[in-house]
Amino acid sequence: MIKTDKRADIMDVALNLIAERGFHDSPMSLIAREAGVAAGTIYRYFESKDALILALTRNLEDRINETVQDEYPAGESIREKFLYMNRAILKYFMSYPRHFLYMEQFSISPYGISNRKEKLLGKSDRNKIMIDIFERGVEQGILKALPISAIFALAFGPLQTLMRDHILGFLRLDEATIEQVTQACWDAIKK
Amino acid sequence: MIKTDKRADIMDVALNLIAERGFHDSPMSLIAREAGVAAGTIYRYFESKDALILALTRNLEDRINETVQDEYPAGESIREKFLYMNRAILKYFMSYPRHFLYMEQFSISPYGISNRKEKLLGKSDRNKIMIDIFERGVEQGILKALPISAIFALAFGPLQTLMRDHILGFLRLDEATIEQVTQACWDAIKK
Amino acid sequence: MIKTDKRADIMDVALNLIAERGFHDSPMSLIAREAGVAAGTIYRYFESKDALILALTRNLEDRINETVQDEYPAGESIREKFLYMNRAILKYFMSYPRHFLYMEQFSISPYGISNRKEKLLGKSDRNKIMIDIFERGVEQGILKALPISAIFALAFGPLQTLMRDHILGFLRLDEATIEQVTQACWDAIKK
Amino acid sequence: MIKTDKRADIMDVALNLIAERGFHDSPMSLIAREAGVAAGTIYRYFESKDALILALTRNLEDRINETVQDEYPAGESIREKFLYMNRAILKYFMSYPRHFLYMEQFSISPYGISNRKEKLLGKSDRNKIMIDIFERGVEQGILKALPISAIFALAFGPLQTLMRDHILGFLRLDEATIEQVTQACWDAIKK
DNA sequence: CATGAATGAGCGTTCATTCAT
DNA sequence: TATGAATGAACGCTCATTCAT
Repeated sequence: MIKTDKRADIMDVALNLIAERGFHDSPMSLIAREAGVAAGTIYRYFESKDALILALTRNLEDRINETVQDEYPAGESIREKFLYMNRAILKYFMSYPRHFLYMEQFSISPYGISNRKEKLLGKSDRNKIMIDIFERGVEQGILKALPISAIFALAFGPLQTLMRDHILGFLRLDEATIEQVTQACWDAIKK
Repeated sequence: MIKTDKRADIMDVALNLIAERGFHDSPMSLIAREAGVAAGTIYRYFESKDALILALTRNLEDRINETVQDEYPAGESIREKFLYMNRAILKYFMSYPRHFLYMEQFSISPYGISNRKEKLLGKSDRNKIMIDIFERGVEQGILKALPISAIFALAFGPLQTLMRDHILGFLRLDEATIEQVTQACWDAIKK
Repeated sequence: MIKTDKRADIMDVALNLIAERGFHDSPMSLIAREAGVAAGTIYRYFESKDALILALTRNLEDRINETVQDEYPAGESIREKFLYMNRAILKYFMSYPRHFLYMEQFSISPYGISNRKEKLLGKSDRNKIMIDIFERGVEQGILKALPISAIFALAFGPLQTLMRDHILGFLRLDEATIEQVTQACWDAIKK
Repeated sequence: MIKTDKRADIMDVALNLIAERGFHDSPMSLIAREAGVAAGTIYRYFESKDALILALTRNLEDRINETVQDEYPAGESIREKFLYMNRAILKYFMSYPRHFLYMEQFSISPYGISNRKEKLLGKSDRNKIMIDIFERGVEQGILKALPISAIFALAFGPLQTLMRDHILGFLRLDEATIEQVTQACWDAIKK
């Protein structure tokens, strides 16, 4: 695989454009112009627009996973682990709102669907951790006796709505609110 | 006189196509073909693609509102009202999964953003009810002391993830699970 | 040929629309709507849009010819005849500016070209008179020894520019100015 | 780098097509085909059809102005200046009959109207010269005491009719006729 | 005779992708 | 490697015309 600065530039520009304008209003020619390369150059690094999007998404997922895994309180209680993760995700997206907007665009696209399929079949690292927490929590009777994907929905579903409102300016997510909301998510899943 | 069933056919086809492929991968020519009419015919019923989408969305929102308002337990406690509404939304979308997928496409589109703004400013009927429940609940100390939009996120955010998983076949939403999940959402918002 | 009020209504509406918006911005559907008939109805009276335009033009030419022939000073000098005709044309178009605008649209269209060809081959009444005046004038040595079509251009060419400026509001054509301009046209062609 | 000759090819083809068929019967696809390029290629050189038309018109006006200004007899009498200009315009269009037909199409289009407004407000170079001759002529009592736009109509109105007849083959504009006609235009405006 | 819903070719324009340089 | 001019299929939309009622 080719690796240069240009590749990173292209991905960065594409991420920002897609986050703000969506996939279909982010033509390759615009991505190229903003990245300071010729249109044809993108095709040296990515086979197609689809391939660029896929690479972008994988990249983003990796970054988010890294953030979450960093300082992960391995030795703490399930509750602590959950609160940490929930907070970490929220704060990550507050730091990188474009990443959130991008992932939202992605999640409902055809790519997003098949991506999600893979996820729930339990391949990626992030999911390993989550399933681990949630499965363990259910087993130990700490969490409600629900399918993992339902627990997942209760735990992280609200974050998506919250982030959207925050980014659109409908809601101010300060430290206190984050704490309350995170705790509320815990209330939803704990037995 | 305009025959309403051709108009309905077009809307129905458009809804299904957009739900499955998104706005940009549902060209007017395809909608026309699937609806069994010529491309130009759509424009007798809808001024533009935007107008079609708007009509479609309004229509769907009305149907969902009707469903929710139907048998609404006006005299019951806030908890009962909430559980009823949560269940009603879930069941509606389980009956009409395409409507869910459509609304998801819509929610992140530019139309969806401004629509959401209106919602939070409290114009539509459905929202009046919701804000009414939530505001009252917070005032009475039954719900957590959080901004309405945060309560909203905790209450309905999980449904979106749940529905997606259900539709994709990752999760079977039977009566018992619905009940548990709905209760869990209540746990998230109740004081 | 079918003859009713509707036919006249359609022609009237078409004339006004075309004068103001041009041929291509005057769709049959609009003509129909403004004339208070259904789109298909126009085709009872005119085989096609082209046929409508042709009929409209012939009709207009007839009206102009009638106006000019009316009160034509048959017994007067060539100069008087010419001044009369020049004034009559100018005044007709000042009364019916839409007719002028229509004819201008028409004159440069493909229809207009072939129409003009017929004209100069000397079939229509108006032309008979004009050619008569001009040919006689040249023969008698009253007018310059130029080809008839050149005399024609000198005599009536200015009127077109004048009318355009008048209608667009660039020039006020009052009685005195009309008199001066008409006289100037005579200066151009007289020996 | 943009190759100027493709741009020139497109303009040339567009000019010829529009001159012969009018704006609305000269689709971009046809212009492209005749210019030997793909439809999309035109849009590398012109932002839109309107932009192409604008460029074409400006280009033509510049060429005509250059022709007229070239060898302009600055030191001569008003009469000489006028005769020179009149002849120059006539000869230019005889050399480039398509340019005449194009300008005629243009003059009655919406673009043409606003263009004419600008002209009469005296912005363009050509008009500066003309207004200069005509205003000076009227002031000095050499020309008839008429509004400038009326003088303009008398001076150049005949040329339009003349050119049309010449191009359509109804009139042979040889040197002698040009001289006579030009002199006749002077007779129309001189006191 | 009149209607107006329906047609579908054609319009101006966009954009992912290719390829000669 | 990098370029960017060129491509052409596809898009949203218009409108002259037809035809079942």
